[in-house]
Amino acid sequence: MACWLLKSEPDEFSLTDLERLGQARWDGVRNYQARNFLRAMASDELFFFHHSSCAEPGIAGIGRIVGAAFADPTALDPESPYHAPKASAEDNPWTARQVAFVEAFPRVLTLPRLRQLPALADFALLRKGNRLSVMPVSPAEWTAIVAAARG
DNA sequence: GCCAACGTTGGC
DNA sequence: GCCAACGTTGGC
Repeated sequence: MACWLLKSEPDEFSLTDLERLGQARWDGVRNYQARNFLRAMASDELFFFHHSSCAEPGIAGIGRIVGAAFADPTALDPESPYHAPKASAEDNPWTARQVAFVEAFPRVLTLPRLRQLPALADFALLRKGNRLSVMPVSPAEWTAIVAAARG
């Protein structure tokens, strides 16, 4: 099983929102590398839910991928902030996933705390200038983060 | 195909 | 609000 990290601005959609809903559609990804990672996910794989562009950026908890990848309907919706004018029903390059709530950490694992973990020396999230909103997490990174979150 | 301009992301 | 990083766009 691969594991992942997905970023969201909590003002838009937070882990608390996902917990309340139980499941939600993860959509609006408009970067090809991030989209390719979305497509590479298998059903039931787990991901870290990362809060970005907020007062306390960091990993808030864990979610799970539900079912298969599908075309992102927000790309076709002129009313959506994620509307992609070049996309059509016949040719929609953008991908969405259904996701489920799994776990909220007792407190957000902030970027400064993540930087303290030796296992995360090469973690993509912590690299300067990183803007990718969907990225893979290695098993060693996953284990270290979960241990820090619960410890 | 190059590359400057521009827009977006996201931490601080 | 600032600014570094980086993806995208569009002229040539």
